[in-house]
Amino acid sequence: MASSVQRKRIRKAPAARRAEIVDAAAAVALGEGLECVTLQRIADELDVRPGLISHYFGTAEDLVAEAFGAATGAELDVLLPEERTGGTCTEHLARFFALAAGPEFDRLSRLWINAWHLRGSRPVLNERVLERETAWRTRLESLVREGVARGEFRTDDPYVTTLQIIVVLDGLGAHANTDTSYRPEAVARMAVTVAEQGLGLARGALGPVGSAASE
Amino acid sequence: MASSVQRKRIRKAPAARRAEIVDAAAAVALGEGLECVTLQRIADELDVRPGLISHYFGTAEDLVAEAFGAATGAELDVLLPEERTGGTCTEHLARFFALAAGPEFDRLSRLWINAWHLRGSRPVLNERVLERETAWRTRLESLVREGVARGEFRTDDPYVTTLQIIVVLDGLGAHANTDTSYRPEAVARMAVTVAEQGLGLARGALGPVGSAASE
DNA sequence: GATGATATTGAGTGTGCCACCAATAAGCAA
DNA sequence: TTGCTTATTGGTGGCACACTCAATATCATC
Repeated sequence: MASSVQRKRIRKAPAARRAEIVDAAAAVALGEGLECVTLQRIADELDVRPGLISHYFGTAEDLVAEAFGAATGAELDVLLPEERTGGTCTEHLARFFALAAGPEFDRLSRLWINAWHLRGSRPVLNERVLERETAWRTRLESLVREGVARGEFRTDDPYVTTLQIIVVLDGLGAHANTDTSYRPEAVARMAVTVAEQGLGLARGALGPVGSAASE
Repeated sequence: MASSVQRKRIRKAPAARRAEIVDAAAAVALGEGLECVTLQRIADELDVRPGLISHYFGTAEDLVAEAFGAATGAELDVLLPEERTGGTCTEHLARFFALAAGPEFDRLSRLWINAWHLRGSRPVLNERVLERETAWRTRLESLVREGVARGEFRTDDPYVTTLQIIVVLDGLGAHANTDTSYRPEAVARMAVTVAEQGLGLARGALGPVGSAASE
């Protein structure tokens, strides 16, 4: 005789409710994967009925795409802020790599892997993935370009260098789960190394170099 | 009144039937993803009843893991044969990179992405993934080591160099789907470049260098 | 305090999947 | 041919999910 007592309804402004749903969905996506972003799951999370989620998102896939977009968008602003107030480009880039080595970034990597796979079967999500890919790339590329303009960096092709950094980051992220295996510094530092070489920086300019070094 | 006429039964030797099932599952996994490897789907593929698949694989997850293992194992033998009869290590490695640039490798990359993601929720699959990861790594590493022994390659740490190559391959593979975007040669050739640099080889030793080059 | 717009519920439909089990027939061996 | 092993079937139950829709309660507005 638990709950047939007619639920208490809490009515919220559409915009607020929608934001609430998206936030919950993004958290679930980041923590448990995009396939756990179901009407039922998110409804439970917010203690409402599944029908309510349907009311805001015509299709479950829309919600999934929105969850992915929200999660990756928020992380992007943390890692590569649009407005760079103080500090040199080198410092900003170094900060980026420092954060990219942290555990929070691993969760993000997992989400990307998740989305890359699901993209094949979900057109709406796929569009969101493509959008976010260019967002991340352009954000990083603009940092590189500004560094070049300021004379901090030196590269033949900022676009190519940006892509090279991203490829390495993705490659490292792919194994984010396999943290049981020992990862040598020369591997863990690959992204930094590629950046330093590609941007004409001194070794160690973008991140600390440990004792035993490669090459 | 189509098919209530009692199906014709075709009885096969257990080993043969099992192999048939695994092959079909591997094909589906490679072509449509591991989540399409269901009892029903594979049964349809072979024109048998789902119960039969259950008879050979106690759990659906076992079948999925087996499908992944079969697919990646077969590809490994094609790309990096255990027995290297003729040719130098350099030639074998160059051949590997040539194949790794082909469309067939993209399908394999997708499968890996797929498995990386699913590993979290499927212990049996996870075990298979770990096993295959070391299989690929050791196979590549042994090629590197033999090259070093023969004096073809030169590296401080074969293990590290191997990992670096794999990281780049994974990074490139992550974007295997996004073939709409233009990929500059300096990016497409990254794996080869990392290998050439890490193994002390001349530029172009492991793959053709196009007209416009980077750095 | 009454009223109307609508956010929210509850209930129901349909699908796809895994897992279990008893009955059946295919093919090998005696 | 006969008998036996077992590969294969058919059917059942249960779970989780997406989607629909009429009914209802809530809040803002007057």
